[in-house]
Amino acid sequence: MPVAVRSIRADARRNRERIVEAARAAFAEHGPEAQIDDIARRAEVGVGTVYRHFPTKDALIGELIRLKLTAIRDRARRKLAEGGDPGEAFRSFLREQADAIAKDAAQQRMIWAETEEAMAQVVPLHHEVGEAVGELIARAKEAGAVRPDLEVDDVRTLMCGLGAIMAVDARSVMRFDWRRQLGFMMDGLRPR
Amino acid sequence: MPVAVRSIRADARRNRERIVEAARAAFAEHGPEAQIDDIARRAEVGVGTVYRHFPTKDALIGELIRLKLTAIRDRARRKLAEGGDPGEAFRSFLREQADAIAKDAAQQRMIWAETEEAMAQVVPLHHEVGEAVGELIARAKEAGAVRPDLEVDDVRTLMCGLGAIMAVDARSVMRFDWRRQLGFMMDGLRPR
Amino acid sequence: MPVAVRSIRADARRNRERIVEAARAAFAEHGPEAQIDDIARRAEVGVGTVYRHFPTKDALIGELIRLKLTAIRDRARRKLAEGGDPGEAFRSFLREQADAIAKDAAQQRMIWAETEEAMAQVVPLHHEVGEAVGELIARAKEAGAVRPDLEVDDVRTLMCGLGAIMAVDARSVMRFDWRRQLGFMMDGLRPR
Amino acid sequence: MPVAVRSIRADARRNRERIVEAARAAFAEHGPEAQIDDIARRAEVGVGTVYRHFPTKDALIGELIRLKLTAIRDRARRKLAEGGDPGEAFRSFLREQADAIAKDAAQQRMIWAETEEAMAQVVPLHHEVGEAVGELIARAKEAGAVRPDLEVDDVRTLMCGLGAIMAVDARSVMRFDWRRQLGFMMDGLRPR
DNA sequence: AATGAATGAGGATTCATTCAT
DNA sequence: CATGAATGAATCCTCATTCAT
Repeated sequence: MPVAVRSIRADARRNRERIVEAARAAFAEHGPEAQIDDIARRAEVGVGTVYRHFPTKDALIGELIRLKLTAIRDRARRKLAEGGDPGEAFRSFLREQADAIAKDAAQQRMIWAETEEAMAQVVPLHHEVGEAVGELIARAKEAGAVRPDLEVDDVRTLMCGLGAIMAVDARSVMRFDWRRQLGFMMDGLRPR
Repeated sequence: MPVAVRSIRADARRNRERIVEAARAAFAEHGPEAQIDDIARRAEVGVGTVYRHFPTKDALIGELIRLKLTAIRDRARRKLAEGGDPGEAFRSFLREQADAIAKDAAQQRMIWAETEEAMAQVVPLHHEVGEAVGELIARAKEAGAVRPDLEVDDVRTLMCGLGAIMAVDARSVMRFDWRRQLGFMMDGLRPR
Repeated sequence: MPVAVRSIRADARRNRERIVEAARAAFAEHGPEAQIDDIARRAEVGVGTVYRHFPTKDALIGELIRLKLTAIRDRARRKLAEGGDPGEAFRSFLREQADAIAKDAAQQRMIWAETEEAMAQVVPLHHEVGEAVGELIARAKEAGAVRPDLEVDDVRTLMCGLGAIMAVDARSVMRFDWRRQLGFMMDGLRPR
Repeated sequence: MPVAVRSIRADARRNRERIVEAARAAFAEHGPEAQIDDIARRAEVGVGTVYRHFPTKDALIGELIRLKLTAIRDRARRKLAEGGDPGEAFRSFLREQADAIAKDAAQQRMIWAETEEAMAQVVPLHHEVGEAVGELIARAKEAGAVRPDLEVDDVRTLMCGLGAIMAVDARSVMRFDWRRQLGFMMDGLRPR
C-alpha cells in the first residue's frame, strides 16, 4: 500500500516544510533568539510537532544551514554547467548569491546561530560547496579574470561579511549599502 | 566635607570604570547574551550598583558603544592632525582601526547588541566620527589616493563587515582571515 | 473466514503480550516514569496499539499488577496443594516470593506506580491472594510454626517493605541486603 | 554594622526556612514529582528565590536529606548521651525514629527522590549517622540485648523498609500497619 | 486493527530588573 | 550609595493521549 504510506508522509512532509518555513521567518525576524514556540505558532502546529521533526533547536538550525548550503552549491554548479565566460560566471555567481542572501533575512542571521553541533551536520555539504566554488574560481583565474591569489575561503569570508552587513542594515540600527560594498570587493578581486 | 564628597565620587567613578571594563570582558566572551549578574560579579560590585550607573542593560551597551566611537573618532582626528600623505593617512587609519577591532572581541560582537535605544545615546558622537572620517576621505580623494565615489558610510560598512568576520572567526565555527579580506577591500577602494 | 478472524486475534493477543512484556522491562528500568512511547518501541508496535489494548497508562499498570498478584496467588495455592510441613510451606512461600520479587525489578518498583484506579481493577484477585496466603498462615499457626497473632496483612506489609528495599538497592543510591532483612523478619515471626 | 548584615541574613534565612518547609510539604504530598513552582507558591516566594537558595531541584532534595540525617544522628547521639540500659536505648531509638518518620511524610518518600548527586552532598553526615548508630548497636550487643550479627546497615535497611511501608500506606492504595511490622522486626533482632 | 504524527499542558530553569535593608 | 535577595515572565523541552490515514 504505497498510497497509504505516501499519504501519511505527504502530510508529515507538508508539516515539516511549514516548520522549516516558519523557522526561516522566525530566525529572520529575531535572529538566534527565535523561539520554538513562536515557530510552532507560525507553522500552525503544536510545539511537539516541531520537536518530532527536529529533536533540538540546534537540529532545526542545522536544517536551515543545510538548505542554505544546498542552494549555494546548486547555484555554483549551475554556473559551472552553463559555461560561458569564466569571469562573468564567477562574478554573476557572487552577485546572484548576494541577491539571494539579501532576500533571505534568515540566511543573513543564520551564521550567528551556527553552533559546532549544527555545523557538524553539514560537513559533507560544506565540502561540496567548496568544490563547486573552487572550480568556479579556478576557471576564472585561468581566464585571468580574478587575482591569482584568490581562494575559496576568501569568497566564504566575503559572503559572511556581506550577510552580516545586510543583517545589521535590516535591524535598522544602521544603514548599510551592501551593493556598493560588493562592488568594491569585486573590484578588489580583479587581477593586478 | 568636600574631601568626603570627593572621595565618594572617586569611589563611584572607580566603580563605574570597573563596571564598564567588566562589561567589555563579558560581552567579549558571551556576546549580546552577557548577563548583568556576571558583569557585576566581574566588577566585584552588587547588581544594584550596576543599575545605579546604568539604568538598563541597553544603557550599559550604549556606554560601550560610546567608548568605541570615541576611540574611532580620536584615531581619525589623530590621523588628520598628523598630516602627511593623505592616502597613507586614510589607509593606515583603516589598518589601525581593523587592528583595534581585532584586539577587542567585545567590539566585534557589540554590533549585535546594538539597539535603537542604545544607538540613540550616541547620535552626536556618530556625527563626529562621520566628520573626522569624512575629512580623511576627502583629503585622500583630493590626493587621488582613493576612488572618487567613496563615502563615509562605505567605510562604516566595511568596518562592520570586518568586525563580523572576526567575531565569527573567534566563535570558531568557521575560519575567516580578515587581513586578506581587508587587503582585497583596500585594493577595491583604489581609484580606477 | 474464521481462520482470518482467528489469525487476527492471535496477532492481537501476541501484540498484547509483547506490550505487557515491554512494559515490564520499561518499568523495571525506569520505575513509574517509564514512558508509553518507550514501551511501544520495545514492543515494536505503534503507540496507538498500546492504547488500543490499554486505554490509559494506569490500565497497563493495572495489568502488570494483575500478573504479579496472579503469580503470588498461584504460588500460595501451590504451597497449599503440595501439603507437607505447614511451617516449611509458609517459610518457603516467603522465601520463594522474595526471590521472585528480587528477580523482577518491575515488580519491586510497581508499588510506586500503583494508583487507586489501577488497584480497583484487581480487587477480586486481591481477595484470592488474601485467601490463599491466609490459609497458609492458618495452617502454620495451627502447627505452632508462626506466632499466633500473625495476619495476612502482615505478610503483605513485609513483602512490600522487602520490595522497596530491593528497589532502592537496585537504584544504587544505597546498598541494602534484603536477604538479611528477610532473615530477621522470619525470626521475628516465630512463636514466642 | 553587624546589625545590617544580620537583618539581611535574617530575612533571607527566614525565606530559606520557608522554602525548606514548603518543600517538605510538597514532597510529602506528591513525592519526587513535587514541583518547584508549587514549592515556591507554598513558601510564598517567587520561583527565582527558590533557585537562589537551591540551584537545582536536586540541591533542594539534598537539603531535605541533610535535615533528615541530622535528626537521625542527633537522636542516636542523644540516646548515647542519656546512657541507661543499652538494650532499651537501642530499642527506644528505633521506636522514636520510626515515630519521627511516621510523622513526616516527606521523609518517607524522600528515599525515592534521592539521586547520587543529592546523596553526594551528605556523605560526611552519613558517616556520622553510621558512627552514632553503630555505637548504639555495639553497646546493645555487649549487653546481650541484640543478636551479635546485627550491623548498622541492617538498621538502615529496616528504616528504609519501614519508611516505604508508611509511604504506601499514606498514599492509601494499601493499608499497612508499620507498628506491627516494627514489632516483628524488633523481635527478630533479639539474640537467639 | 495498526500506525505514528500531532497535540499542548506542564515542568525545570534563566535572567533583566526592582526593592528592602 | 551599595548590596544582593526577590521577583516572575519567558523559554526550552517532555510525554500522555488523540486522531487521521
